[in-house]
Amino acid sequence: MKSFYITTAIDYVNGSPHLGHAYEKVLTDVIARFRRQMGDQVHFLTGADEHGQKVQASAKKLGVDAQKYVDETSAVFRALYDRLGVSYDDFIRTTEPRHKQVVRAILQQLFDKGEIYQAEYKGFYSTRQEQFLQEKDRNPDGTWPEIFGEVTEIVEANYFFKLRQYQDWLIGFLTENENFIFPRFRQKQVLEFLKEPLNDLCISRPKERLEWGIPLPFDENYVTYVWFDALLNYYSAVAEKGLWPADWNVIGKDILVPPHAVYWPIMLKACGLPPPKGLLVHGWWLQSGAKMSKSKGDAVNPLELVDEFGVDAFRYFLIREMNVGQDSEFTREQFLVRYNSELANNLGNLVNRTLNMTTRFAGGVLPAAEAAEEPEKELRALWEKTRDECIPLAEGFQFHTALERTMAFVTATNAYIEKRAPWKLGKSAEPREQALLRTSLATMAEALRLAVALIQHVTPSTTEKINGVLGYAPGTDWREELVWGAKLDGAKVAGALVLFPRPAPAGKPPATS
RNA sequence: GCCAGAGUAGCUCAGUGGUAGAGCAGAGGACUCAUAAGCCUUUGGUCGCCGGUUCAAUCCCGGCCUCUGGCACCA
Repeated sequence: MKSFYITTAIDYVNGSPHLGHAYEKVLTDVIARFRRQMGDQVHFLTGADEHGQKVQASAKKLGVDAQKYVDETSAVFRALYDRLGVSYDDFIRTTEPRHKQVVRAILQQLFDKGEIYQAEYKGFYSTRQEQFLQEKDRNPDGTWPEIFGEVTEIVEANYFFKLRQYQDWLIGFLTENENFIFPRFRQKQVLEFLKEPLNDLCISRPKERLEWGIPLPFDENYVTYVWFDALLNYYSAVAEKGLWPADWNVIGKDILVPPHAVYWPIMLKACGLPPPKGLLVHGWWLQSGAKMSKSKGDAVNPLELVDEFGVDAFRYFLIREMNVGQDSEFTREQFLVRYNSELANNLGNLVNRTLNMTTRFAGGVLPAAEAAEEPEKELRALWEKTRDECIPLAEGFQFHTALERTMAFVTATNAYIEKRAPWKLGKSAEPREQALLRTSLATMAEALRLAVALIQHVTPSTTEKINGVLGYAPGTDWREELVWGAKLDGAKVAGALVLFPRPAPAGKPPATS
């Protein structure tokens, strides 16, 4: 069995989870579920980044222990992912001993190898903001903005990682591995970035300024800062399982350059470890109309849609609407369009009318198909085409297109029903018409079963519910489940099921005032 | 400024060197198993602008315009 290790970025838990956090986990989950269906041995890692200045400050402000603070905030993120049906196998927290151990071991190893050295850094420091400033922070006239308060030039000793000496290696690696970063155009951006010489990477903070971190093993007066802590989670979580390298590190475009595309491969190289096999870089959800929506009383926080319309509707929208790698607009209006036309009217209604007709015309037991005439042959041919297109699409992360194709098949199934008009056949006692009735009921149910099997990784609970009302227990071999057959013969179906109730009034957001 | 992405029907987006596509919205119709759903038909676009290559460009090349994002070690 092929092993498949995939990770999300770990979230910085100083704040509340938002749409961007949710999307990345759902996207990764869809990939993980798809790979499992394809037969891979999947290991899916997500987690939380829990160290750093902001966490330390927030905890202090609340007067609680930093560990207690992250225990709570981290749990909020994790609860959201559980709610969204994210099927992670492991949730790593950077404050866990298993992580700290690995980070310290690697830092020591690199220090021993001479990859880390101490040097003095001179710069302008803002006491109020507790940070060093850059030239670009200055006002045009050379003064410092008000928010920084008093700015002084200070000198501080710190530890640096020899990033620079790996620059040529990295350029060579990226040139040879054109598909390291998905989508490809992102890789070009990285190579552009690498045209400028890199500086070595400062990896420490003195404990007087930051104590909430992992102490450097070779100098306990410092903690390690950000990247040697956070990035290493992908490795530390599986160091003992022998799963490294990851097949994909899934990240947002904001943390590609330089952290994941530059620091991360170089850190691994310096440790003698292989880089991940790929970086999957997704875009952002834009909410330019958010303010306007707020004034109209619409849901401001997209996550509220989960409570209102259900997990699968939310997952479906995220995957259907976003072309992986690009940005997308998130609006409640667009969500409702997808929800109403695709989930409620097209798929949901197909479920309900199938159950109703089977109950009314066949006593709730699905008959066997008897004839395969043109309409049946056409639908089946379209199914085979759809399935054969969707699998490669999903393999290439083109889930939005795959969903579109699947919905087109559902539409064709609805059209098939119109063509056969079982409600007319049901009124006839003619043997031929009765046979056609049985065939049409069997055909629509089989088409429905196949369609929801094909979107199972996007809408797992919906698929499960529909299988349930069809009286069907799917087998373990997903590819086998996608074969048009007679799996539902004799199945006892439920009377009715409204899966995606239309919000009232139709098409309009409910008034909240 | 540099780099990248995007500019195609009212909206969201596909797409190909050879007379432009889908979904939604709009219009009309037949039906009734169904979530006032579904089905059929249909209106609608000089494919950002200007040049070039080509027998032929929305798709290739050059220039320009507009929008979005990035431009590091947040030391």
